[in-house]
Amino acid sequence: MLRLSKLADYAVVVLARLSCEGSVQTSPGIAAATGLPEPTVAKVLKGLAGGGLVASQRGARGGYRLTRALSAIHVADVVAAIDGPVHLTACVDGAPDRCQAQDVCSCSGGWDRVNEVVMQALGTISIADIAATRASPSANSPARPEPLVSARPEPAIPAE
Amino acid sequence: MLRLSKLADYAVVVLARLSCEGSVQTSPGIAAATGLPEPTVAKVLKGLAGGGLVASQRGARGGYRLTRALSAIHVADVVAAIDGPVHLTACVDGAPDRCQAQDVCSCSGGWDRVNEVVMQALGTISIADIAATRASPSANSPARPEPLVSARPEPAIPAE
DNA sequence: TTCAATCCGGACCTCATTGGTCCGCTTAGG
DNA sequence: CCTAAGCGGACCAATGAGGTCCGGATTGAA
Repeated sequence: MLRLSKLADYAVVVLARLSCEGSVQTSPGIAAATGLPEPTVAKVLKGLAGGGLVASQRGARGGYRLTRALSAIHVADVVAAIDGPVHLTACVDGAPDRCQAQDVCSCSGGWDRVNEVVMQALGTISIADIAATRASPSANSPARPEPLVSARPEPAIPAE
Repeated sequence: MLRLSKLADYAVVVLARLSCEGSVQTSPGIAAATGLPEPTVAKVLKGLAGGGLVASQRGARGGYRLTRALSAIHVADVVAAIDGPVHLTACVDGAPDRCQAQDVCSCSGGWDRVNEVVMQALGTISIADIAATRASPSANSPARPEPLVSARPEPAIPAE
């Protein structure tokens, strides 16, 4: 149905909360602040740490910390960190399961471009853009109903 | 994992086959030509007909026929016809299940823009573009690696 | 008129993927 | 030395998609 996972959704919430304080925050603390269950928050944080979007501090007084400003983190980064590389269909190059009708299927290779375009679209929007729509304790852009895809010089798409 | 359904994938194959002959073709005939199981092809065709992308002819000697050239059908149209309206997350306006942490969630409304950008990206690529990558019996657009979001002639998206 | 081919609209079942939870281990600070 | 916190994995459950089948309606041909 062309939906991305809830974990990615939660990741944005966690990221936004992480940017509120600015200091190191623990999983239980973020869970309490966001209302999400702690194990889920921990899983999200783990994925985010694996993607390099947050840094972890082990041991007592440990926690997580943003490695980058929200405006420097794009949706594509979060999706790649949480859900892994994006493959819209099985026909995309690199997908584990190739479509079995590949010989009679005229779509081989064609979905790659679709995949790439979607990834690019996801790379044009930062987490700050999403979070700024409602509450922005640090940022102060109330709500920018931009037409779409403004000038966005960054290429993004770390391509896993 | 940000994937669209296999049915949408099959739909492109069916559409491509439908454009080969140009005349009315039956579900079993398309199934035989594409190698896909007949019931699945029938389901895809039904969805496509519901979206207005193909016209159905009932009764004996009936079948399906393209209502438009492949170059005039975009990926967004197929996805909308097969999978219904696109909701990347539960936070998107119009999604049946609202995120329960909406009050503490700072993403409300923010995903709408992401959703729209992805839909636009899907609207920039036609089925002819996908099918042209390998075989293009009627269409002849080789491959346009457009940057992103070109002019959008049709609104499409019949909303379920 | 009758028959057969074909689409139509469901219901139904099965299975993969995701969401969510828990456990023990390791690390680091008091 | 003990506690707080992250780490890594396994584990279970439920939602949804994929796929199949049925009876009914419609239309062209015999």
